[in-house]
Amino acid sequence: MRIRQEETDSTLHQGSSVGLKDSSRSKSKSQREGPAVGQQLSETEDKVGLLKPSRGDDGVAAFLSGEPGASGLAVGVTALRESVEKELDPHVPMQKGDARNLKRKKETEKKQEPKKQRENLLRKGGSKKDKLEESLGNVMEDIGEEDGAGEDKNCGVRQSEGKQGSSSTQGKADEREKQKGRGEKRKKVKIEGEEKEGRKKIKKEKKVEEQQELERLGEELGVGDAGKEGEGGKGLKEEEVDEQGDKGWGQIQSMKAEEKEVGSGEVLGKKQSTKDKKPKEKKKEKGKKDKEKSQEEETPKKTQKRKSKDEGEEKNNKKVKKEEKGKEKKETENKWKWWEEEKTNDGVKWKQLEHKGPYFVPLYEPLPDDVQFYYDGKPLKLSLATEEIATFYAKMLDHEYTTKEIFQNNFFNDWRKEMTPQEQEIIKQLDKCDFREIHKYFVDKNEARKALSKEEKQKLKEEADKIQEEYGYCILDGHREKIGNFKTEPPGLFRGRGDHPKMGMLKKRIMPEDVIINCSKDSKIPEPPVGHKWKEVRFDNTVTWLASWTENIQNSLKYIMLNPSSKLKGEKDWQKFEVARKLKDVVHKIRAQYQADWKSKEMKKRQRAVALYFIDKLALRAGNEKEEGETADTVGCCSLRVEHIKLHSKLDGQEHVVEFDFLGKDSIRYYNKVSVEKPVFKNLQLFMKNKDPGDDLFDRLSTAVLNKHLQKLMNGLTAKVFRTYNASITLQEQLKALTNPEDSVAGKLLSYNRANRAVAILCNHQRSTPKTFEKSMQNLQTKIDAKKEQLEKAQQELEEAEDEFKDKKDAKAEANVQKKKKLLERLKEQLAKLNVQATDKEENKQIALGTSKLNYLDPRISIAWCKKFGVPIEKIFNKTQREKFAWAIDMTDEDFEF
DNA sequence: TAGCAGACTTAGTATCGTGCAC
DNA sequence: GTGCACGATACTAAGTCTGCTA
Repeated sequence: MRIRQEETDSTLHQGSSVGLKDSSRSKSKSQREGPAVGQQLSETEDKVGLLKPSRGDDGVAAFLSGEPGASGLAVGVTALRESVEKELDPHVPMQKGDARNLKRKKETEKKQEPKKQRENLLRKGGSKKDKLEESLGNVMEDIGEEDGAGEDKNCGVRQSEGKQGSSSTQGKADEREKQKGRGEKRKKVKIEGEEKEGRKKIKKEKKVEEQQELERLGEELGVGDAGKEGEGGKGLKEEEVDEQGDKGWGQIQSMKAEEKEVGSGEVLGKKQSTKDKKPKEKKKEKGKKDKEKSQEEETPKKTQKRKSKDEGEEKNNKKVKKEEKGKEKKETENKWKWWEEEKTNDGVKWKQLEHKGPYFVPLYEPLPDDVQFYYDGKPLKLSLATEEIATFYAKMLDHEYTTKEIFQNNFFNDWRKEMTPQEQEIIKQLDKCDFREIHKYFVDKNEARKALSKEEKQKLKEEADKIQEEYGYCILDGHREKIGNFKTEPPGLFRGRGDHPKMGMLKKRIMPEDVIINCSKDSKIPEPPVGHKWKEVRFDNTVTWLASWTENIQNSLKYIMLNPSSKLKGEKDWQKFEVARKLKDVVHKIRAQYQADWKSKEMKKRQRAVALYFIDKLALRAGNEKEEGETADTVGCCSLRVEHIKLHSKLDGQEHVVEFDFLGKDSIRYYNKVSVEKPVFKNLQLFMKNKDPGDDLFDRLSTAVLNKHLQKLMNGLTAKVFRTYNASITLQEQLKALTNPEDSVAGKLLSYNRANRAVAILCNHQRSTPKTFEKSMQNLQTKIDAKKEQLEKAQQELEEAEDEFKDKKDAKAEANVQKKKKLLERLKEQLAKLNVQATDKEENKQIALGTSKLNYLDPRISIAWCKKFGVPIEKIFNKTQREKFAWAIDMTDEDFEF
């Protein structure tokens, strides 16, 4: 099942038909294809009995009930409430909103009309017109009602609408009429200089007004700041005051408990860990012996025959493996232990950097003469450049991308730009183009490559290795370091994810003239390919990249950088986890503060506090602003819109439930229903008041504002750190809760994977179910059934042997009983292993564990766990991961605590 | 101070390579 | 020997965050 929301609304004209899923920003989520993934994940979570991260969802009463007399405030506070509400009115001018909405308007104006029309069709039904009118009415009402300076009190779109004055407002209303159904707020109004001026004025007036309002409120409330307000709870709205006792938070308490636990130094299975520590080779050999033995017992003759036949081969394999192991060991020994060196903090990343520059992908090879392109049924010989681009499309013919209208249009537009005038004259419609023969040519070529002999394949591999050897390494401060991506990206068609407006556009070939080289002055400067020159050669040791170029789709920079196993990457990684560990010490204070800010008199603070709560509790991404129309419509926390959440006072037996449904990074759907604290719920109601579905939920917040605030709370703290912190702490907690020291290694690995999975669920790391999943599950089940049969048979044989021993009472019969017993035990173990495998597979089908393992989980937690419970590190980190985490493997002992 | 470019991390998918069953 | 399954690796898109500039 595909989780990503990626189909377009396009009309299909080629290839297989696909289910149409709505992509428009406003269309109801229920109309989209695909089940509620979040729900599925939750189900999985429940099924596997995962312990949910205990970051204290309960016990807020302790925090909130510390507000003396709060409940008494329910009576006679109406007037005060109104004034507070007024201050908190979402229509008060905002910081982010001013700029963002202005920008949006500009972008809206820039948008092409056809696109708008297409979008119109996708927006939520015809009632939009009424809604717009109603909304306009409300705005005008608000302006009139609030005060005479209502125009200044309105923000974002409304603000600009309001300040046009009556005649202008009429004009805007007319225009709205024309644009009815176009949807949401990103529309109409001029936004030139006068708006900027207006904005400045608004801000100034807002400041004065806010100050006056705060002063007035301060007098009425008898408080001076939000903190005090939080303590006393006076002056709050009834609904905000009566929350105590309703539901708990208790994070502070739970954190304290956590710390206590950590401090107590409880070590699970310590005995086991030292006892079980065996070299990998020994274990492996033992496993092999067991296997051989087991086979021997099952079918002795057959196995022995095969054994003798395979002996030579096995010896060879062993030799190769031994050699490889030796090589790896040697490499590990030679590994630069940069983590043992003294660190500098002067921004200088290297002193020496020498490399060969990027490896350029081979130039285009023309198609053979007998492979034709057809236009309108007739063969047409294309110019070289046109032909090359045609092959990009032809290669993708069986890919879903080519069924999408946006992809087709973008491709065709870009393709036509590269055509000769004569070709342009002929090729005018994509649906008259026939790429099938070209497609077949590449399919056959691919097949032929696969069918190459072993020797030929080996030859190709050697050539690739040679390139890797030449271009894949650099010298950094006297050490040979592996480069991550040493090849330039080949030309092709852009494959944006989700509903990317630029998918299908032509990604141009990177030439040496596009490339900037970065190296040290005194190094051997890489030679550009013959007949070419570099765009620039730079000697900047404050950055880590070796080469860069600007790609033509997004006009952004691409870099050649080092491999994750390198010093530069490893050091950064280590630092990242250290910052996250530092957060552990202050997180309870931060939580206490944002809880207090839920009741702040400043809208901005409330929004910041609620957003931070989401980032902390749900591990949401920060959610930077994005340029509309340039990328797929995805959001993070700060960029959530009203349409992305639904509020339920009660749902499925829970109170104050927020239902999230939005597309996050890579257009992966985030769907979750979360019961939140009452103040959060009330705040969300407030933030959503009088807003359209397309309006920003946190209209006075941006990632910059949030991160600036976080920076003040802890040096180096940004929104992203919460994800790292919560992922790592969750892993540590889950490992503690799930690991049974008495379990076999397989059992412990299942626990590890479950802990890892809890993190992946928290971070919403999804994958599409592997195509072969059902089949491989069936195969596994067949194996399990067969093993069960064997087990039954062995049980029977054991009983027979025991009977025989009872009769004969001789040594031979006794030995036979022992043999049968051992066999039975082994089969039981094998069956258990298969069952574990099946459970793991099922639980993992939609969840990607790799991303969290690689990026969010402090490797030291895993390594300490391995050491403590006698699990070989190779079982949880493969070779690449071990290289990446070499620093952690070297420095961690079993007592490490995150 | 907003806006932007640059630098870097995080992310899912495509492809490759290896081991295993038949 | 062949084909399949699956883990490893390659690839590159899409995020976050910082620091400079007007």
